[in-house]
Amino acid sequence: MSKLFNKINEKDQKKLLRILETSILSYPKNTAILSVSTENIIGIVLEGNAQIIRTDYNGNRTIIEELEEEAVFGTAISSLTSDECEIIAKENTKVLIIDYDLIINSENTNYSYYNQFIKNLLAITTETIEEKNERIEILTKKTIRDKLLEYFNIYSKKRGTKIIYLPFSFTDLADYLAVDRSAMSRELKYLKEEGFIDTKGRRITLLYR
Amino acid sequence: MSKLFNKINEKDQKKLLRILETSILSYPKNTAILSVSTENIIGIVLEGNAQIIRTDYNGNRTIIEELEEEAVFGTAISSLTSDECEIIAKENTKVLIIDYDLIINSENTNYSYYNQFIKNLLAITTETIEEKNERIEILTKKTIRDKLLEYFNIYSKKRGTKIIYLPFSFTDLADYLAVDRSAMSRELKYLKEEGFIDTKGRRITLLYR
DNA sequence: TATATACTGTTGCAATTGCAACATTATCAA
DNA sequence: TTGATAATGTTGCAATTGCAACAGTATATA
Repeated sequence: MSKLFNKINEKDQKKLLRILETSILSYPKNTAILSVSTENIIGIVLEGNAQIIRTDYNGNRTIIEELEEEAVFGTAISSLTSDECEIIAKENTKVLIIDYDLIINSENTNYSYYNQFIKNLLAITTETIEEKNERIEILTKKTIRDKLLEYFNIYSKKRGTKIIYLPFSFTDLADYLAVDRSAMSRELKYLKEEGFIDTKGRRITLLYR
Repeated sequence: MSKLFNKINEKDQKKLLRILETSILSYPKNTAILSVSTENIIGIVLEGNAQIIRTDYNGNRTIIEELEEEAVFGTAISSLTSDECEIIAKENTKVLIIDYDLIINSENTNYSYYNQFIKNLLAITTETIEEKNERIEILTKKTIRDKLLEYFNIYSKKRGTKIIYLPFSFTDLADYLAVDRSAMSRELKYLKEEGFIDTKGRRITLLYR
């Protein structure tokens, strides 16, 4: 199942789910998952996928995070405290919900599977920080071109390939990079004209180095 | 001491430090702390303070993080994997170093203080994510003005005051916001002229709302 | 299949920004 | 104290970007 239950056998997983009073909830496509801001929870995407989206007073939309299957999110992990944030299911999505306070304040410290669970959670938060840092690395670039190239490089380095399949639309990519979509589109055109990249639909091929 | 040792008594702290093979290192002002990129460690600032700084191939400098006293940093927490990163002591700084792999792979799961330690680490990473999200919230604003105002608002909300004492220089603030220093300076001037803020040295007073 | 809706590509133009260069002030270290 | 170094403030100008508006294409849904 999820990384969250790494090194915990099925029996213990079930005990854990009981101790932590978990629940499984389903959401149809394009609906909001939870009124998250009010509750202090951790969620795991069991099926489907979702996006954490922030819309500020100017109407600027930003994708905070992509939640694929097995992704872990939550008030504690994803900073959903601001009421401008919502999680939208992009497909029919099934989610496992755990009360965060119960996790932290639990006195079950003598169960080894409970301690393993906390360790797993730590591994996930550590990874999340890594991702946030990547995002920051991209956002601190000053030009659209540099942001795009940084995005490409990170993707390419991670998967060891020069062919990038965008996990979302170009519209979403612009939101992720926090730039104007049409300006980004223009920059992609220049990159193509100058022979740095090649695109077909959402597949981008890096032609440099 | 640090949050890292929350709810762990002194005796157990000492045991923990022994188990984790910690060491305490001192660094003079303006020197680099560790060749961090190679080692997988967690560090705690015991005295002094430092900055995590990234300089990319363009020579653009970015402050990744401010490390005040008690701050926790590390390859796992701060994404110091990239070799463009360095930690610079801004004063004479004393640092406690722990081997991260020892923390994670330790089999001391039956010591309650060890489990508490992991929980504390989890609390810290969770907080770090919160901070990263704030930074991202700022960086996704499109104009320098909006970035400044977002920075002010977050600071102001956190401390419940309309008077901001910059924790670093304006030069550093520009790096933090990932904008040109002189352009930021110009924008601050406009904000003053329009009566939104007042500044004296590194003290900024918010005059709106 | 038809039709609405979302996504993509393009471009002119105005606004914002980065860059460079310089003067001034503050801070640090010998 | 003094000289060096870093931080700050200012401005013109060119480059980059956001915005708006529109057309064409793809995708979803009744």
